[in-house]
Amino acid sequence: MNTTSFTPAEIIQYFPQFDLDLAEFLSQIGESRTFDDGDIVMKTGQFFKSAVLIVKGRVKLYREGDDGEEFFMYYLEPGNACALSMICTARNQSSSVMAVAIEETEAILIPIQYMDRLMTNYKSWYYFVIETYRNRFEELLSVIDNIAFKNMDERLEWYLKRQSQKLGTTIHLTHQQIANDLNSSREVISRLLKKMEQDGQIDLHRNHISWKGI
Amino acid sequence: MNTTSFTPAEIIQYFPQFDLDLAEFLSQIGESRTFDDGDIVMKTGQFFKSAVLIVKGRVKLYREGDDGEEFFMYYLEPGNACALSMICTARNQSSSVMAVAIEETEAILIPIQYMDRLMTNYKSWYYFVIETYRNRFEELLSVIDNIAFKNMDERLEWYLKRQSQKLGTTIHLTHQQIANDLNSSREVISRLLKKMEQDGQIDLHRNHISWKGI
DNA sequence: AGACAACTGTGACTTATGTCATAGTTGAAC
DNA sequence: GTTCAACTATGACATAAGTCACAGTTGTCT
Repeated sequence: MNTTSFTPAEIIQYFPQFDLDLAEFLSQIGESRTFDDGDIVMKTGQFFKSAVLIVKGRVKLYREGDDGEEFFMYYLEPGNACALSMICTARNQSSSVMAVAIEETEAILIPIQYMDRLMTNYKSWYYFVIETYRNRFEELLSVIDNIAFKNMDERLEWYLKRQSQKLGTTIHLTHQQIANDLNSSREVISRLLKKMEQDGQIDLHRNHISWKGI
Repeated sequence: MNTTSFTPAEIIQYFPQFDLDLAEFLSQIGESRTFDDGDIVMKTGQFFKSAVLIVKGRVKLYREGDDGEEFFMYYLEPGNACALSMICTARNQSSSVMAVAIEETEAILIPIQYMDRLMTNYKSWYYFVIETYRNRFEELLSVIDNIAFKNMDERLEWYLKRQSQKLGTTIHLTHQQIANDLNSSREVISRLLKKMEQDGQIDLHRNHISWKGI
């Protein structure tokens, strides 16, 4: 973990929709931070003191069940911000969303006390926040769609499709990891994957899956 | 549908967190609108031209599946605003959330072109919007928890608990309506309800259920 | 009172998913 | 190249939930 900061030019490179004066202000108040693969970026229920903007790497967000089950929601990528970190300022909720870096990740931390000022003084920040909320809201609605209306075979297909869109057509996940993300069991996933392979949608290998884009 | 408007005093009565100058501005630009029981208040995928603030009554929000299945998300009550109506300005998405009045409902419509001005000029509006997003976000997370991690018996219990909190301990719903809201089938719900009655959690009657608060 | 539609109850069966047991496969480390 | 842990495959069975069939109940209308 280091505590350098970003230049306005770097900030605009990652967040091209920001105005220059916003980038300059963020450069002054933002703090750079690095997370290693596996580091916990955030966890609701804890007190937030900063909004998190992702500059490099990738962060996985998942919901935790009462018995430690996990359920994958979405990834945060460079150019994204964590909507939850913007929301969960004060309220000390026990709802638990975990955010874990799955690569080496760099982020800009914006201390929470600047939020009001950013919001009222910088229109491009305001648009960014609204856009962030909107995207995450819609992402959550898609997640609900899938678990509410779809069977596991369709959910698995949707999951792999999303993974390949984000991480490329070679999906480096074991059946067990996929089962965890979908809150299912390894055997079920193995069987459904085998069926997808027979249908020509994927190729199965040890430790990875090739999505054939059907 | 009428098109009168609200006085600042009325607005503050329903939204006590608003500053007086905000209430005055909303009084000028807001339009009052009434929905009857069963009227569609909104539906994403359509173009929004107003944010919706609920003043009286109750609006049910549910997600629609591809084959017309429905899935209950939450209710909007007086003092609430529809987060989606604030989000879905431009983008013409096919994601479909339906909002239907389940009682006679009154709302203030705020034309979308005032959003920026409200956001930057009225701090109490900005807080209200953030709070609205936050609440809905957390509500959606709870919904995900339940369908991702829980079996139908627990989901039904959670559902009835929420209903009784919002609508009182006498829940005026048929088994079929509950099954629709949970995207299940009537027989399954009937059986689980019977079991809950045997466990002393509820009393079953024709067309309604008494929640005994356990 | 009689009739009817809507609601509720329940057994029998099917399907999707989860669990258990066990065996085969593969890549990495030594 | 041997060994071992992790990964994958698969049959057998268990459980949750959905479906079908049909019967019983209740409120409402006339």
